[in-house]
Formats: sequence, C-alpha cells, structure tokens
Amino acid sequence: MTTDPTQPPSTSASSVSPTSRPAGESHVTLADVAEAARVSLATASRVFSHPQLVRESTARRVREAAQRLSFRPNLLGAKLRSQQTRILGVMLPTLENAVFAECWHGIEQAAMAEGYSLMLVTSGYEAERERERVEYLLRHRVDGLVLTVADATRSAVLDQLDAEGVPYVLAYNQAAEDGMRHSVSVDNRTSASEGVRALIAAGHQRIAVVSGAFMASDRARQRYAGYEDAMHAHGLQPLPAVNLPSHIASPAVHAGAQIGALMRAPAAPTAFFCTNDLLAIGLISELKRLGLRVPRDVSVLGYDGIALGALVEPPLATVVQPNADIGTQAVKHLLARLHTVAGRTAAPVTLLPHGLRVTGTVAAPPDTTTNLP
Amino acid sequence: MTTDPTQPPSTSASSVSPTSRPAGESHVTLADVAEAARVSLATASRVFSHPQLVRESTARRVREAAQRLSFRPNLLGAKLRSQQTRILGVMLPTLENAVFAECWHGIEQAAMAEGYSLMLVTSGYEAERERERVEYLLRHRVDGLVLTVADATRSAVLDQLDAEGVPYVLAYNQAAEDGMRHSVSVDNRTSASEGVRALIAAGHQRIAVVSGAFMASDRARQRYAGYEDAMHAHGLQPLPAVNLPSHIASPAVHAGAQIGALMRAPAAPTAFFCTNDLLAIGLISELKRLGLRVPRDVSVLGYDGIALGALVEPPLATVVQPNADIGTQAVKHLLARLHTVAGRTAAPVTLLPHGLRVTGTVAAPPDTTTNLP
DNA sequence: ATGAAAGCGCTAACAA
DNA sequence: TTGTTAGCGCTTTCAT
Repeated sequence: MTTDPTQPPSTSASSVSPTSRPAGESHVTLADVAEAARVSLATASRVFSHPQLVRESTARRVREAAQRLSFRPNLLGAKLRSQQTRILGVMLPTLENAVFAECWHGIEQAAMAEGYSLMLVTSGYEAERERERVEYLLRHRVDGLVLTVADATRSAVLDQLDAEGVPYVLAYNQAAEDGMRHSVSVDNRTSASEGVRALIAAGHQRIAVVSGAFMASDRARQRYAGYEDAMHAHGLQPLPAVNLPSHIASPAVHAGAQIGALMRAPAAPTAFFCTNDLLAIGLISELKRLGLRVPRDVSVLGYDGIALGALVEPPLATVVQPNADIGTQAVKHLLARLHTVAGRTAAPVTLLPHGLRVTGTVAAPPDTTTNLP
Repeated sequence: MTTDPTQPPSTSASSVSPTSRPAGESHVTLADVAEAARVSLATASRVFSHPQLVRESTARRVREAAQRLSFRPNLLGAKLRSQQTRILGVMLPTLENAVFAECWHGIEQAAMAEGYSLMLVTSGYEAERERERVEYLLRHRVDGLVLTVADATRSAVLDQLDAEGVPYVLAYNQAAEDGMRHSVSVDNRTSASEGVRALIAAGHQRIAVVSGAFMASDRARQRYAGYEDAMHAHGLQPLPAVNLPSHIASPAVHAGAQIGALMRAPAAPTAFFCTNDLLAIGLISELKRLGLRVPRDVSVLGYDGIALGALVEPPLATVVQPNADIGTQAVKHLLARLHTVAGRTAAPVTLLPHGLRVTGTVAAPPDTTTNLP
C-alpha cells in the first residue's frame, strides 16, 4: 500500500524512499504527488482547490497519484499561504453545563457543513482567562469567533476584539439593540418575564429568584429584570435574589441553610424562579431534603431547557432556549460577516424564539401560609 | 497605541504604514518587530522561542518593540516550519453526556498546563464520522490524539491510526492488557461487578441490566460482563440486557413499553444496573411514571458518576469514574509518548481507581414478588 | 489548461 | 551573542 512497484521511476533523481520516512508522519507532499502524476506543483494544487481550472483527465491522474501515495494535505501550508485558516474560535464558559454542550453541538454542525474547523476553549466565567484564551485563539489566526462571555456589558475581551476589528458573534449574551455588537440569543428579559407570569397565572404571589453567584452574568441580571417586570405588572413585590455559590449548583451545602431559612420564614415563597436549569435541579433536591414536595408544596421554574430537565421526574418546568440553534445561527451569522465585503449584514442582534414548558415542577400554590410541615 | 511618534524612522525604506493595514488583521510580523528593535529576524525569533540564547538587554528591546507594535505571533508559520503543531486532537462521542464534558475539562486543563492547544471533534458514536473527523484532525497535523471510540475492538479508525503510527491514547475505552494500544480508563468489568455485588449485598436477586442501543459500545459490553461475573459468583441467573434506543435516554417513549412490560412480568426485577448515568436517570423517571417508587419499590444503580447524579433526589447510586482525571491522565500519557524518543512509556494501559456510591436510589428490595401496586 | 516562481511567517542550521 | 540563509507545504499571480 505504501510502495507501488507498478509506479515508473520518476525522471528526476527522486531521492526520498518511502521507508526512510519516520513512522506516523506521512511525509508525502503535494510536490510528491505532482511528480508522480507528472504535472507541475501548481496543477496538482489546483486539482484540490480549483478543480474547474484543470482538465478532467489530468485531475484524475493527480487524484490517483494522491491516493496511491496516501497523500494528506498539510493544512498548515495552505492556511499560511492563503491567509485564511477557515478555523473558527469558540469560547464557552464551561461544557459542564449542558446548555453549552448542546450549543456546541449546533456550532459544530454548522461549522462542519460550511467546511470550517473549530478550536474550542472554555473560560470558566473568569475574565482573566477569557482574555488569555482569546489571545490564544487569535494567535492561531482563527477567522472569527463565536463566544459567550460572563458579562458583555463590561468585558475587557470584547473591547479588545472591537478595537482590533476581529469579527465575532456572541452566543447567549444579548447585545444592546442599538449597539454594534453582534449576538444570537433569546430575549432574556421578555422570556423570563413570561415564565414568571406563568407562575403568577398559576396562582403564585410570593415568588423568589435563585441566581448564580452575585448575578455575575449579564443574562442572570436580564432575567431578574424580567422577573421584576412580571411582578410589577401584577402589583407584586419583587424579592431580592437568592445568590447560590456556583452555576454548577454544588452539593448545595451552603444553599441548604439559605433555602431552609427562607422557607421557614413567615411569608415563605410558594414558587422559585431559577436563572438556570442546573440551579433549579439543585434547588429541587434541596427542597426535597427539607421535606417539601415539588410541586405540591413549592413550585420551581428553571431557565434553559436542557434536555435533562425533561428526564427528571417530575419534569422540570422551564423557559426553553433553542440551544443548538443558538450555536448554529451564531456560526451562520459569523460566516455571513466574514464573507461580506466589509458590509453591513442585516441586523446585528438576532433574537431567537423561546419556549415555555410549564409542567411537572410547577403547580398551584398550597393554601397554607407557611410551607414547612 | 498603534502608532508611536517617538519611534525613530527605520533605516530601510519601511513601506508599510500602520493605517494601510486592513482592520482586524494585525499584519505585524516578526520581521517588523525585528526591524523596529534593530535586530535580525533570527534574534527576534529567539527572544520568544529560546530566550536564554539572547542577551537580556536585546531581548528587552525586542519585547518592547513587539509590545509597541501589538505584535501577535502567527502560530501557523511557526508550526509549519518547526513541524510540530503542539496541537492535540480530541475526539469524543458527544458532549451532551456529562461524562465527556467532565472529561474535556480534565483534558483542557492538562493540555493548557503543558502549552498545548486542542482541537475538538465529536463523533456521535458513528464509525463513519469517526474516520472523517480523525482525518480532519490529521490534516491539521495534530501532534497526537486523545479519543474515545464507540468500540475499540473493531475500530477502523484505530486500525488506521495504528497503521500510520500516529500517537494516540484512548480515554474510557479499555485496551487489552496484552495489546499495544494505550488507554486510560477504569476497569470496566471489575467496577461493574463490584457495583452489582453491592446490589446483591443489599438483598437483590433479580437484577436487570439496562444498556444503550444493542450494547454497541465496548464499555457497555465490558460492564455487562462484570454484571455476569457478579451474578454467577452468587449463583444467580444473569438476565439478558434491556436495550434502550439512545445513550441520551430519549423521551423514553419506547422505553416505557419495554420497562412497563418487564415490571409487570411475574418475576420482575427488583433492581436495575444501567450502563450509564443518563440511562439511569431516564429509567428512574420512567419507573416513577409507572407508579413505582425508587428506591422503595425498585433500586437503580448507574455508572459514570456524573456530577448531576448527586444533585437529583434521591441521589443516584452509581459506579464512579474519575472523569476529569481520565482526561488529564490521557493527555499526560500522550505527551509522555510524544516526548519519548520512540521509546516504551511504561505500561500502555492505565487503570484508574473507580468508586462506588451506593445510596439514594439503592435500597433493600421489597418483600412482594411483583412490584406493581 | 498548465508551468515557473515567488512568497505566507516563522524557525533552525550554520557562520561569524 | 547575533546575523545569514534556507526552507516548512502550500497557493497564487503571471506567463505560456
């Protein structure tokens, strides 16, 4: 398979014997292929990049030679020369939250379909790491970026990207309508508001919000604003957010105390709105540990619509984002930007439709004033 | 920041004015930096790759020039020339299963620590896509691969990798002790056996296995073998595996019928061993839908130890794999291989310790013979 | 339709 | 310690 005796010896003093190559490195270059096919390097190159420029019979000869020699193009050379890598950089906070894993799926799908490769880095919601990881991607000369930052309103990395004119599209972060940043997301505020309205419609009045650490993310804040909207619209008093340590809803040891105290208080909430599904799942288990039944004693509404939410019992009520589609659209949007000659690509901010899944963990509030048995 | 008037005009006819560069592309090359710092290209290069070879005062001058010009090295050039990319290819089945997301975390951590970048692709457990995606990585001239294949015992992609001598380390797939493939995993068979023994110790005798579609994965088969071991060791009759459609335990509509029938049968199982946690979570919700209480009526044991399992209520009993560590060790092992001069790196197969979390969803079996109320 | 030649940005001998 | 000089593998004018 490696050596083919039927192959006539090349005219020039072809020196490289196949066996002299280090194992694991097919050091077959396009030049080798060209020589084997008795065409010039340029023609061989064209066969793969601009097939229409070369006669079919010639092309076939080249392709056969390539096959015979197990030629594998070295994309590095191509990219260096052509000054475009066809690599997209992707920065997500973490993959351990299924939201982003699902989004990645969409991103990969779209990129593959368009012949782009991906370089993925995660930031862990840390600003410093965001900078570092993006710099990293930039050094690889990615053509553009799809990224989710912790807080788009105060992001050093975004400012830098803007300053350098690097093309990027935000995913999940919802850019200001009047700004010049491009983003693909749902309408966080509106969708959250709708979710909370559904809670109110179910009869709840004392609704608390559970959010990640100090609402460090812009989305958490936007969703909280949506909560306030809904509460105010119904003449209800918004409660200050309960901040839980991590987005990943850690073993909830600390959460336990906080939630326990809250539920024992005179006017304990009858429903919770969590700014993401993981938090919701963690909260529910904490509530159960407290001896409360969900949704009979307390209702819980999440946000994200991760697949897993539908698998738990009762199924998690939640505001559903089209996670994979957010990824897909972000890539498409970015590619559109890249392929447009520095022109305006329609609207910079795309708002995808959200959904509401109000079942399972949401029910009417109990009659009692205090919930603990 | 871009132009610095204090900078003396360069000696040669330096033509490129900063403003002539296209926005978003810092076309500052090492040559520009060298010129600005009044050293040769080689010296400038050395400042970044082999700092010890250049006088500190010179190095500082170069670094300052680089800073001033916002020089960003083009890794493509470096990689092309040096013939090593310091990029590792990673292929995982999917990120939507938290097992792999957690593993990715370990991989990224380890790679970053060693100054390696990563290129991630997912295969969706499809053999054809495995080939295609790996070819893709190879064209990018990754230095090596960390990958999980659906079935290592019959893998076209692994055969190809072996034939070409590409360095790789398997994650999760457990290579044969006597083979020459490198892998990092837990001992699937032993750990599964231990899990099932714990079920038996709790008093269960009729234990069923729930696995993904047709046990297409080698791990599912190894774990089933472990189940058989445990059953035989106690003189119990292993049951044929219940195959559920997807690894991702889809809305379990089909599963419903299967599980329902099984539980209504005369000698219904009192416990289930699922070959992964997602399956277990899906199964539990199905069981609850059938009116069965877990663990009072039926016990469920998972496998994987994903973080989410500890968050649900009751917490999922499971065989715990050190997911992040599997990733970390796989990278370290691969790097060791890469840096060894074609030498043997100790043992090719690494077995990491597993754990057992037998709580929550596992309890003693009920007394009744049939479980449905 | 094909070929010759000039690099893309960087590193690594080899000199000095 | 620093500079000179070749390329790495490929694409792409510019000729023919």
